[in-house]
Amino acid sequence: MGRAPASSSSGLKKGPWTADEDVKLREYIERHGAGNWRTLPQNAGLQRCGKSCRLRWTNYLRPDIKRGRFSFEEEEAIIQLHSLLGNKWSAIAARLPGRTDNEIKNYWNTHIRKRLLRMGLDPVTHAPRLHHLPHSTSHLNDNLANLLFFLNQQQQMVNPQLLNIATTLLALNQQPNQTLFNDNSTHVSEDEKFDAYAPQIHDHQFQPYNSSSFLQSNNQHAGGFSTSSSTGMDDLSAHESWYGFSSSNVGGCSQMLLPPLVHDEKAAATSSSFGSLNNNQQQQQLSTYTAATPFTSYTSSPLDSSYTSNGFSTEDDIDSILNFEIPDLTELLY
DNA sequence: AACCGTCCCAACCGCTACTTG
DNA sequence: ACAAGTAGCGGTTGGGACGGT
Repeated sequence: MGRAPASSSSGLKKGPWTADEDVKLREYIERHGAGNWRTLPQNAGLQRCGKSCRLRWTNYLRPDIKRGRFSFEEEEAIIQLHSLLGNKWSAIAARLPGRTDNEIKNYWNTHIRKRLLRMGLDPVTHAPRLHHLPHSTSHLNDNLANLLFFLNQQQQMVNPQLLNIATTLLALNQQPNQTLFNDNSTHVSEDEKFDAYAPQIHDHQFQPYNSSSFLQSNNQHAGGFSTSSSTGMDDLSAHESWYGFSSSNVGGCSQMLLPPLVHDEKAAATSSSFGSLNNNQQQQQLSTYTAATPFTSYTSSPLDSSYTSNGFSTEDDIDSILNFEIPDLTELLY
């Protein structure tokens, strides 16, 4: 694993770190503290550049790093945070004690991204990937696909949750040997737990479309969303019906936010170019892009008083909406 | 046993943001 | 205000591990 031993033209070593190098770096930092990475390698007797030392320390040697598999709760948190922050791996890592941005980024790319794709969700937008769903062969899938097509055409008029549920059902139904309620629980992988968990949450969360309750609650807490023409609010106004559903708790799982559909190119472009925006722009985008995956849940609504007409005012606002609890999976899986 | 393809992740690269003078 | 140095971040790479044939 890792890279082949190499050395740069400046004589500095590159590639995987040896145990001896780790000891030198760790002992030096324990004695003198981290920082001044430019001079650290020379002082510590390492033939490495400061950048390499910093990365080794922050990604591997730091004593507070939690190693090992990501728990279900951690994965859930990562998906939630990614839906809010995009590929802001350092920001996500800051909210997951013991995990590094590099670790989370790798885990996202190798595990979670694939899982979302399997579920028929776009890993960038967290939206249903209607264009990418495979053609079905069963009558059930045909019917679901037809329903999806119809709902998609009428999405301004129908409950977006229904559209999301249908999409996920179709995606799950496309998977061979997909068992939603697996009796043979002896060897359930984390991936399988996720796949099994998704439809359960959908069942809990499905509820009649009620845009008025949404608007009322937000008017109470944050004065509601304005209809000003400021950047970002046009998107929100356009999606007013899209966001408008009840925020009441159902079965211990509170409301979910549904992302824009992939074929909404404006929204898709918005999310894909998220990283190129400045902080203010990003915070404005967050107000129109609070998309969680369908199987996530909050105990505090992301649309509560933390939200203003201009989106998040501070990172604390993001923290406040991330104070969610994860239902006990054992009741669902065992 | 040998080969091949895929997965995984540590480490690197290049860019941007921040700090300092 | 500006330039140079430094730190941090996100995307990408590459090679060992592993499973299938």
